[in-house]
Amino acid sequence: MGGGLHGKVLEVLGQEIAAGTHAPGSVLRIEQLEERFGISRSVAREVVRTLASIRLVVGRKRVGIVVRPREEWNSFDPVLIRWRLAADRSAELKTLAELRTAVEPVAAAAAADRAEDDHVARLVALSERMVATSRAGDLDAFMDADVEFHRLILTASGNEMFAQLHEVVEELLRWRAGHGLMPVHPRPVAVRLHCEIAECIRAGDKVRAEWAMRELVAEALEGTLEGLDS
Amino acid sequence: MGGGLHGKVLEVLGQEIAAGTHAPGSVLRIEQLEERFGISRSVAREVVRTLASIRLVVGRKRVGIVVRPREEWNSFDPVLIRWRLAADRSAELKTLAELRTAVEPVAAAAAADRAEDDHVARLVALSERMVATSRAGDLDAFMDADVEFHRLILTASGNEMFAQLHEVVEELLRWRAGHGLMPVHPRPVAVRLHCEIAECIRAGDKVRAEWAMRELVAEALEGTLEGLDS
DNA sequence: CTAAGCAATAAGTATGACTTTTTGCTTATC
DNA sequence: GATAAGCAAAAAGTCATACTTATTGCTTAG
Repeated sequence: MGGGLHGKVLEVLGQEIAAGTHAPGSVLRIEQLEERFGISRSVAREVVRTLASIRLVVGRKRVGIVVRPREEWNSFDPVLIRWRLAADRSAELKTLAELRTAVEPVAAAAAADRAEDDHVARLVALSERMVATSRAGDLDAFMDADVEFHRLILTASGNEMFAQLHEVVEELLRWRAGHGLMPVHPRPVAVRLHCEIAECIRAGDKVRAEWAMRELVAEALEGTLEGLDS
Repeated sequence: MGGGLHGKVLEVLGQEIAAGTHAPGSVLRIEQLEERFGISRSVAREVVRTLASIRLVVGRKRVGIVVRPREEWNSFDPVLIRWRLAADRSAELKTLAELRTAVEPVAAAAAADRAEDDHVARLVALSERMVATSRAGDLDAFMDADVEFHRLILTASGNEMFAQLHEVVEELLRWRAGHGLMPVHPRPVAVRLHCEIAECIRAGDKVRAEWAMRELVAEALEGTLEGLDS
């Protein structure tokens, strides 16, 4: 990531803390970091500042850099999400899948209210594309359309916080596919729901858009939790 | 906040960017910041690192510190939420209220599944306290119980991301109360719903817990949106 | 008119000195 | 002996300066 020295060191330290290598309450010291990574004071301090911004640590005078308890970490930070996926993929995916379940139906309802014509057109086109690629058995193209479909709904919701979760949804979708649990043809019911959602958003039908999306994510959550057992 | 120099400068710069004083695409320069705030290079750089971690800016060699487009900002960062509340309270409250609407029902369902005995007991006690304080017309005590009630459900959901949103919910609840739109006695239907939610979670009834919470937050969202007009 | 090379620029890194706050210990007082 | 005042060490925080690296726009050669 952040090409320079800062990025490299941050990546290592961040993953270690996320993985629990440094237990909450334990302390790091700037000088210690300088020696360990062979870096200057400035880089060490900037890394610590970044970790502090993610609320993984807090610096205290005369004490050191203290690792904060997990429940205080900023779990929504994309960087931390990545580190946690690396540390304990199952647990993090479960958390993210549940979050998605909560957000996407409401986002769909909001999109039905507020989506612009441009968004609606692309949404309908994507749902048609999903039908076609599904029939053809082109799983890669189907996945790309699926990802774009959900990204678009989150964006069209007009809620910046919803929109930002598109990376989370993409991670979930691609993980499920990459995990090979997907049949050669996507489930017909899922394809139909996508079409219904697009149509409801086009028609401005909040209630049914939300309901259809709830069906969809409920099924997806179930599938994800099953996949996590194996 | 971060008592030192770093904290002060960060607060000012962050609020400026959040408020749009520095348009996306515009560039700041480290040296410029040193002069403006009378700070050393290290402090200026550490402030920039923190802003970069919130994804408000990105540093480019031979260019400067570039303000990123709004949609790339990390809107879930508590610090940024605070800055946005200061910059455009209405817009941010609307966004947060919608997020709450999405999350709390699913959190309630999860809590019905996973809440520990300790949590359940406190939840029931709090719902009873809300009945009592409501009858007595003790709005302050009612609000405290209300805040704690929702915090507890988010925590009991067992989902770290849900749990972290308790600050958001608290902000929404207190804003609505502080805005004086609350009648002398809280709405009886709201009080009843709190009791029902507590009872459903105790009984492990996911479906009804989620439904009751959905009723509750729907009403709250409506009230909040009305309040935002005035 | 394109491509190669060059120089200026600003972030990034390194180093060392100095300041401030906290904390644990020591000592004086009741 | 318990409590409070004062002292000293430790580590983060701040400052100033010098040096490195990558990028970009311009200039020049083919």
